[in-house]
Amino acid sequence: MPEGHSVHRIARQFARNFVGRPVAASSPQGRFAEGAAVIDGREALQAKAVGKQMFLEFEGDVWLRVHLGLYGAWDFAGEILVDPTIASANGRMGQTNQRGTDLDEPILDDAGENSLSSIGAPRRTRVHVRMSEQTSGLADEGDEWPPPVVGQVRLRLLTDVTCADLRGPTACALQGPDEVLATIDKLGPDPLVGDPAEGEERFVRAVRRKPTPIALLLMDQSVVSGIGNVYRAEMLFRARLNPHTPGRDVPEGVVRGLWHDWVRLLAIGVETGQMMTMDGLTGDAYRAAMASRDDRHWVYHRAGLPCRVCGTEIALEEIGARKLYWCPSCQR
DNA sequence: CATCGATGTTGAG
DNA sequence: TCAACCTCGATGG
Repeated sequence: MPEGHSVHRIARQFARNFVGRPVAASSPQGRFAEGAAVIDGREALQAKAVGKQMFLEFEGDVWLRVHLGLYGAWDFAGEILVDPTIASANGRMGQTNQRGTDLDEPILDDAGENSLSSIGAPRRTRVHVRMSEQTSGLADEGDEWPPPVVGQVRLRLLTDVTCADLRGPTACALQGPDEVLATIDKLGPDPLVGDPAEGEERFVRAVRRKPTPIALLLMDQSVVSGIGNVYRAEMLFRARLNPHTPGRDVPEGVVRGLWHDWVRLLAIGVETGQMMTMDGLTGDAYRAAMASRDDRHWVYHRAGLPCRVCGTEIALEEIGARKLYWCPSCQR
């Protein structure tokens, strides 16, 4: 499942391409037929992300709440207006599926238009989903409209020109405004929602109150929103913090440091579509690490490999039914 | 081609 | 604490 950064990116896609337009909704798979019927024909008013949840508001106080869970995804197709704050979508969309599950979206080269600084006015781009091997040599199915349904699609949202297919979500439900507020109320602070300074105070209070290991607190969506297993491991390493340290024993300055690191990592993730956690590396070492999708992190998914800093074997353990990667030497 | 594991959460027991 | 959810890329034979 995408961590918080991806959900914000998806929300921006909806804001850019669906908000302000009437939306046709259906449930090709059938499991959300009732909800789709309610949405069908209403204008989308607003899209917002809070942590890993996305909320899409329609006319008449109808809200769609979606949580992608472990393997849910949104597939966008058709004509897509790229949100100017979403860098890696720029100029590359015709070559890639826009999928909500991607660990990382394609890395941009440094040439001209694709660079971060060149992002300006939104541009129109043609996007075809699933344009890889399957369609080559056959009639060009990519131009069909609406696109043929592939596999299990829980919910399809259509404007005149844009299609979004939802598959495999953990949660897909309609809510009233009060329920939306209640849902958001239960979530810990998201640096991109509300006042970050207030979020910091809420985070510090929640962490310093508890005897729970900090590794569990960072993944607790009621403590802080949007952090998943990758960012968790990377943030703990970046702070050189022992994952087992009880929250109440983490020095206040270190807790504040974790919050500020999340603010920074989330901003970078939303801008680039990648979980960039090794911004401390430079030059060849950085390029080498980025070259491999599987080895882009300080500790995540590096069990048994030498720590990039001290050479100690990266440890792997299960905590809260998730895998935790860390350096027993750097993170005392 | 079959099996496994994954960026996650929920609810049963 | 663990299975279920229900998708798909990676891995193994």
